[in-house]
Amino acid sequence: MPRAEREREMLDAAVRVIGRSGYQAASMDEIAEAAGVSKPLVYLYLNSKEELFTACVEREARTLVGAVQAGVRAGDPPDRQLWRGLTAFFRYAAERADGWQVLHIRARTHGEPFARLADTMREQILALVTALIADAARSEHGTRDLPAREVEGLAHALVGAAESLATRAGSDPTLTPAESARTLMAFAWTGLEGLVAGRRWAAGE
Amino acid sequence: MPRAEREREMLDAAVRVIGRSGYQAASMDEIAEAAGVSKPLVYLYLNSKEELFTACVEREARTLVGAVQAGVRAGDPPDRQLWRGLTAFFRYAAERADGWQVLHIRARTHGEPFARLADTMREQILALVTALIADAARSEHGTRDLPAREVEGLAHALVGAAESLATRAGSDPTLTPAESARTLMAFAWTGLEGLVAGRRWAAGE
Amino acid sequence: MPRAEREREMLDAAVRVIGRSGYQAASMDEIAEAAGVSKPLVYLYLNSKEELFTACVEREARTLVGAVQAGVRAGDPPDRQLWRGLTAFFRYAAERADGWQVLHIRARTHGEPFARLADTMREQILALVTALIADAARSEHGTRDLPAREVEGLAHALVGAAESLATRAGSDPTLTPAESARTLMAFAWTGLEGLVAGRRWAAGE
Amino acid sequence: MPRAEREREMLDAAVRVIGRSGYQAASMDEIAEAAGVSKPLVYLYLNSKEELFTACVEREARTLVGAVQAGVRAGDPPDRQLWRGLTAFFRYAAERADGWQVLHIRARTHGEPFARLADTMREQILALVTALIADAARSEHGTRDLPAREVEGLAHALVGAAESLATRAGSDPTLTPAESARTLMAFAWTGLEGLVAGRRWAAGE
DNA sequence: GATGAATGAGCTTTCATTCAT
DNA sequence: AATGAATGAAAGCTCATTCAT
Repeated sequence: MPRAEREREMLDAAVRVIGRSGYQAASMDEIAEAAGVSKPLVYLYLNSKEELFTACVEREARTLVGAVQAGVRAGDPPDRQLWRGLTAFFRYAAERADGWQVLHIRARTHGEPFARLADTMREQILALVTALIADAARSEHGTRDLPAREVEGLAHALVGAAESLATRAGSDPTLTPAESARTLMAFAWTGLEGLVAGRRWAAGE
Repeated sequence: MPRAEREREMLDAAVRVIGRSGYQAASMDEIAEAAGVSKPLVYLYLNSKEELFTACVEREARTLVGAVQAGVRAGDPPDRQLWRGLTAFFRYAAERADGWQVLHIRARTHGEPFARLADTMREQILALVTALIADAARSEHGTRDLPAREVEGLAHALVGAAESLATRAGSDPTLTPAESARTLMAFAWTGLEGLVAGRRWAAGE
Repeated sequence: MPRAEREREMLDAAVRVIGRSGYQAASMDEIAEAAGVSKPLVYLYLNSKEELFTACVEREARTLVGAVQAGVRAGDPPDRQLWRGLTAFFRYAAERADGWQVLHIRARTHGEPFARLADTMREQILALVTALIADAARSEHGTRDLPAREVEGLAHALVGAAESLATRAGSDPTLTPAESARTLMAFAWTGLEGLVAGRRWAAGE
Repeated sequence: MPRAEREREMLDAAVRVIGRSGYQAASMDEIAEAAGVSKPLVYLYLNSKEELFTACVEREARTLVGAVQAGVRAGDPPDRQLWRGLTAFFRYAAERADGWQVLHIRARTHGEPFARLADTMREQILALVTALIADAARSEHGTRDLPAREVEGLAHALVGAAESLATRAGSDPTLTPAESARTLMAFAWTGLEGLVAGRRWAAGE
């Protein structure tokens, strides 16, 4: 079997095993066995456990960001962009459940080399969402009355909500990507429209 | 030093160490040293690494749920309940950063015994929020036009948004609990009010 | 068993095993078994294979240099100093055959950390011998007609000869330290006296 | 490229690599790469790491012994024979530094198969030197008053001295083979002449 | 109540060696 | 004649856990 293909299978196996048991708990023995090869071969191709994991995270991050960016089409109206981005995201999380685990749970759990990678990916998504919200505010309003700091907060909230719904969908197979996206659009877009339109909850404290 | 107090100090140390380095990376040696006692004493009191971690998770979960429940006062109007619950939550995450790490990151990263505990805690919070949203819909509307499944989805979204904002606050010390709560209320409550009032985003797909 | 004693026994075992099979060939398992303890204990006390070996080399070097220095008494006439130094050296090599192997063969065979240590030891011995020869030349002659570079060469030759005779004695148990010392004195001192007295072989090339 | 030549290049590479890093530290990968061929080819020609090393040691031993024997011309007077033998030896050690390392350090460091080979070579040299010394004694004296055992000891001393000076020359490039040979002749021949002439150091102990 | 001393089990990594082509 | 692909075996090291005191 040619090297490139074997390597891909190893990454598949690693994502599967690490996604399920975590980085530390996954032993190289286990990963090699899941890939159907011997351990030395894994080392020959991927060099070390750390590099192997890095390669997994990078590949999954590229896949996810790519899918979301492909969904968000610059010309569309903001709500449609968001809707399609979310759908792409939930679809990724459903179809590559182990990959999503690797990105969302496993990578963020381990010091420097991995957490930074996962953060970079998350920040790319956050930037997308931030731009979207700012855009919506501007297009609705003529001028943006939402300060950057607040927009960023909203983006964080939105991304966190999406992550949470993806996790929920992971444990309830009847929840389709479309339904999760609909739920989140209902929650988020209605609120954002309101905000943009000047409706705002006033603290009673 | 009386046993109860020593035990508390051990848990403090364990939460600190595990919160920072993770369950697997934290060695019993390290924890014992951080607690200022010898390793056998840790075993005498807490029996095993697993039980020690379980005790940490349980204590932190009790603390967090307690704080949130104390905030949510049954008689208050729904928005005020939510506001106070969120404030309590962000305050906990800020004041006991290591504890929050243990609950949010560390516990969910390790098989069965711990993930289940963390889930239980999360579900208590979710139940609280779900009830709150249903309540708001009912009080505003007379009848709830929001089906249970959707309310649950909204609750998940809200909780995920809160978690994300807590993480954000963790890496930007200028973000106070109140500001995080305000951001989330702006995001969530405006939308919820809209939903309840029948405003709803219509999918274009 | 108290730590200090155990540690000494570990070093004994390590010197024995490494002296016989060499640094690389000696496994930590083997050394631990020879010391009658478990491998983790060896690591607990000596930290790593490298540090363990370093400790061996240092201890043996100290022992050997100490023995030789104790033999060479500053007040004695040079030939007597040399004779006693050599006797002490051959006695060490005979009594601690494994230690001698460690210093002479094993340590010089491995990069930087160890070779340097062994070299340092050898240089201490060389310095001693160099001083002795220079001294002999001076005392015999009033003035030294032997240039430093040549004296150094002679010292190297003498030390090499001693090492070679020690190795020979190692494989022929009937050779006592005294006999080796006598052989070398016969070889070296007669020549040195001759050199000092101006007798010198003239190259025919 | 014809097999014989390829094989020679492999041995060259092996001597180079093993001479510098040692037998164990040198990996077959490294040697194959240094030889500019693939690993299986090394196995095809040399069968195993052990046989490869054996071939190296044998070749270098043959080269060294051959060079020394070519120097020692049977008809010459003993001192001239020794002088030329030493010069040949130091020249070999300087010109084939890696080969000398292999013989002197690497081969003697590893069990049975190699140490024996190196010993055989050393014994050939020792026999040469022993014969030379006995010869000198006889020719000077009519009858040899030096017992065989002592002559052997002197030969060991002389060879050890030569080895030590070769090592010294290895770390100081200004030392030419001729100078090393001169130093050793000064040291050894003056003494041997004295011995033969009946001058002898009398132990004071 | 508290600890110094000790270990079984397991993990990552490396390397000599061999097929199939 | 030559190699890319693959592996069995073993080594260094760590850690949760337990006695004996």
